[in-house]
Amino acid sequence: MSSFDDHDAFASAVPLSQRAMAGRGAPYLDGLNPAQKEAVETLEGPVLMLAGAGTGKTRALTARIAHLLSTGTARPNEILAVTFTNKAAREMKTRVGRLLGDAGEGMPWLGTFHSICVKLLRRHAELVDLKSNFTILDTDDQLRLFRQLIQAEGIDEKRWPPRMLASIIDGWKNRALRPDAVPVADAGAFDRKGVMLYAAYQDRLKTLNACDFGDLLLHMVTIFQTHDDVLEQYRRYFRFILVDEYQDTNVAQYMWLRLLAGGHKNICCVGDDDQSIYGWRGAEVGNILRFEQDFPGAHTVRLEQNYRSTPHILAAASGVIASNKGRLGKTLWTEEKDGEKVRLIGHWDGEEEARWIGEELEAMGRGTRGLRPVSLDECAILVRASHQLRAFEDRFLTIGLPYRVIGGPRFYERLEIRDAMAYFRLAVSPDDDLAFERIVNTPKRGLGDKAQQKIQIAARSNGVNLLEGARILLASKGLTGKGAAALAELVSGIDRWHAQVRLGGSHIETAEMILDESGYTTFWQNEKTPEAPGRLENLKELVKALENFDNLQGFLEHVSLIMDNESEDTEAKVTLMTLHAAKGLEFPAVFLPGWEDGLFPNQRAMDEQGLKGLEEERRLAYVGITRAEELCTISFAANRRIYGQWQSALPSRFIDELPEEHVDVLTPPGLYGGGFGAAGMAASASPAISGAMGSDMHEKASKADVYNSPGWRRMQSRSAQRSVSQPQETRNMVIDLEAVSAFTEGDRVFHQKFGYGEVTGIEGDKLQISFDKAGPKKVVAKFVVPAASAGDVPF
DNA sequence: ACTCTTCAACTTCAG
DNA sequence: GTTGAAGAGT
Repeated sequence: MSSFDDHDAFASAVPLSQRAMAGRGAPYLDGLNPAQKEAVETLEGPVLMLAGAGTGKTRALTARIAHLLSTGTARPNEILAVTFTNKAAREMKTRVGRLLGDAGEGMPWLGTFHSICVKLLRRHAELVDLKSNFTILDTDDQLRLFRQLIQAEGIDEKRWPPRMLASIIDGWKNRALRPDAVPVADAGAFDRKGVMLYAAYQDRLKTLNACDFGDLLLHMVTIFQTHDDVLEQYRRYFRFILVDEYQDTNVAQYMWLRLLAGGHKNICCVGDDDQSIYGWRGAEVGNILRFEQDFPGAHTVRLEQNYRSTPHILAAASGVIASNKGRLGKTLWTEEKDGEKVRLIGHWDGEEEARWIGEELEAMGRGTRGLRPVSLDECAILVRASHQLRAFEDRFLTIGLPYRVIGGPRFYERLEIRDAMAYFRLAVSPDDDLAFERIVNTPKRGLGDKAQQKIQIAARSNGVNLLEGARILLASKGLTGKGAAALAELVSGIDRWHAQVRLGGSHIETAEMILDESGYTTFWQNEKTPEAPGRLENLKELVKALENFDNLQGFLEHVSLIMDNESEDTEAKVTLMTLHAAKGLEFPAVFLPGWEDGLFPNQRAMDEQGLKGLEEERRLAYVGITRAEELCTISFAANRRIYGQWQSALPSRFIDELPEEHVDVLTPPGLYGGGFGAAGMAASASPAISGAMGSDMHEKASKADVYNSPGWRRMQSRSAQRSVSQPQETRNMVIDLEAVSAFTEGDRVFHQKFGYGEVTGIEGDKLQISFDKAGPKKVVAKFVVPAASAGDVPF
């Protein structure tokens, strides 16, 4: 502890004089509001910066770094600044750089939790029985390992899929639980062998000299907990700690931070409890909620002035999030006065919703939506689940509206990238058995299961890696003919590439050589599948991404940097993405479709997590609304096709939580505003019904009209009856039985897709119906309505 | 060893 | 309805 006190003395003695000098006229302080300034200037002790959406969080954070540096309080290498994504790290680097010339480049400890842990772990690997050149497994390798372990245990792979094991173990690692520390209650998972498999997995990783992403954190926590000297060294070294998106930290990250900040307590955490949307990934909102208890004397600063959205949008978002319990509490405000209300609109089905949004986008481009003309670049459609994007892609493809999808499979997770990476890995470290397994028969070399087994046996019986095993196998003539020749060529290739890597020289040329000589490029060139050209394109991008690195090793470590491969074309496009992917972004015009109970809030989240899940969904809604700067449009559909099945749905309960005075209820053009279901019926082209509705067509219905409509009241009373944690099955059964019992044989019914028909039989929750046009069909009862009342029983 | 067919799954996703 | 993975067939 004594060395520690020295450090404290040092920390407070040096900066004081210099801080006085820098106090005035520092350019990075210009234009900061009082709260931001406070967050920037409170350098010592624990600080919690509660930064609401659009309140200039990154600005304050970078200014704080600039302040630490330019007052001489800290040197660049004494600041530990952690983020969750490489993107965030990069942005912070460039913004600090912009404030201070190129000083940002000199901050070696600004990075993601994982990249910083890799750096630390390479230095201290031996303390957890690894060598410093350990490899980091990707998800694919991980699953392969789990599969092997499960098979070795003789567990049924069908009932206990490797993926499930992976997520269980991942969960344990997120909670910083080592195999010996898994609570008894959890330990029985996976056919009672969960913990045992966990331990076996860790053993296997050790022999492979590898670790997974969770281990990076967990190993460092272990080291800090068991080696005081190492911990002390870093406590002295990292004199100031900054954490971005603190609400997203999991237990392991939390422990890591607490250990490091334990001495000087100079830790500044930035976050927003209302934007915690990664609970399913192990994030603990509790970490940020507990900050003041964890760090007594903590200084909490609230950034509440919003620079992004109009007052109506902010009010709508606040209205929704207010229903959550246990918030730290913030009230966003803005100096902005004008602006459109949040728009709300219901549609008959998902296709109509997509069609309408497409038309809106075109109209907004022409400036006919009350706003200035808005470019497609300024518009985004944010959905809860990625499969919802398809409806929009389909629609936009047919009308030729340019769009871009963010997310989807990550660049580095793609097949061809992972294959190429496996080659690179082998060239860097030929003892990487997982990489060897991956590419030994990719492209096809005639080395099938049998040949691979022989290699495995040769390797294991000689206690060497697979490459050496292959060499032994070849020398002993255990393999003959074509396979032997192919394997010999692969082995000599790996040797050659490895030599090339060790020589240094251009790693880009080496990479090209590897892809070329291995036959991998040729393999895709010969492939005539439609995606082959794209894959070749990706490989080219991969090589191009190498330019940013000094060598292959460095590249392999930071492979994820190439994830955001923005295409460079300049055509304006709407952005399509999930709500999760949208966090941290902003757009002048935002569409939030699919606000239906079950979809959003997501049923599974509620079933599995109960109130906790619902609150996270609500935060997601909050994140969605606060992405909008000028115009936010929420919509829902009464019917939606999910997994090929038509399902009717109720508007999301979050819609009820939107404050009425900040919402404009729109009705689809040409439809009667007396209820969404009724409107939909008209749209689905029953001439008799639409005739009966008359010509009373508003562009906008008053909100009261819609909120008082039968359909709406029905939705309200239904959602009021429901308890949050009630499982879906129960609910569906009740509804289905209700639905079935509403019919008897001989009833005339109407189905939105098949039209009119007659009930000829009842089986469980399904009806046998003879349709006038479509013929006999079996249909789930809730999708049909009595023909006579088709107009007023929408749900 | 490769291809075809059947069968189940299916929220969100960074490192 | 669609996709991906595993098993059987050639």
